[in-house]
Amino acid sequence: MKNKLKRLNIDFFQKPTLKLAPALLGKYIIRQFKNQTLIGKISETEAYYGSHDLASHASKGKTKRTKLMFDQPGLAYIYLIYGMYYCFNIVTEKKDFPAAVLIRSVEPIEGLKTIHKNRKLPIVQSEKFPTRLTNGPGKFCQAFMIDKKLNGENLISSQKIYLAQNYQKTITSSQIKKTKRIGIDYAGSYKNKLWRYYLKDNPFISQK
DNA sequence: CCTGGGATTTTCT
DNA sequence: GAAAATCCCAGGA
Repeated sequence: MKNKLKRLNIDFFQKPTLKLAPALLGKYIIRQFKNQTLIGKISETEAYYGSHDLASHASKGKTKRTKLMFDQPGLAYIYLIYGMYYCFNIVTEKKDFPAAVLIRSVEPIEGLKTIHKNRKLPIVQSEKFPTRLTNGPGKFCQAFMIDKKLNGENLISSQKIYLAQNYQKTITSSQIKKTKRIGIDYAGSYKNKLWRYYLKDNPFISQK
């Protein structure tokens, strides 16, 4: 698997956020941890775009937490949510324009055993509902050992976490569904933006 | 099938 | 002090 994958470079991440979020679908996230390699295929993303986007952390301005959203494209922005889970984002747009893409779900491709172990689900559950392993932003981070320590990591040069693609498997726009974002009811008119994208034929989705 | 509540801690008001 | 880009489980229909 891994030898068919080619690492994504800065050119890929410099796309406009609303183009990059769907373009990330079908791409691979590779997590290197000691001698272990975990690979996931991205199946669901959400865009957070600009200071005016009331769903975005950046709508509150530049703070200690959100300053990475104002940084250069291709960095990892990771934060703790509800005191318990992490969310992994890819910073987009040029410096000083706050935007990012949240990775909401992946399909596990390699390292299944470790992914199972990290998620700590009862065996009955993971056998009956295998998609529950990685079908949500918090679940994905738990499964792939992503936490605050990787905040600010440069995905273009990092050895710990990076993105790649398989040129033999491309995604067309007909395979992508656009919907409203999840969990942002407070965002006024921005809650209706169709800035969530997922692969129609992929079962690893947080919800339809 | 669906609904509601609890867990837990950082961040910003 | 309240809210949060979530997840899991229990309970009822």
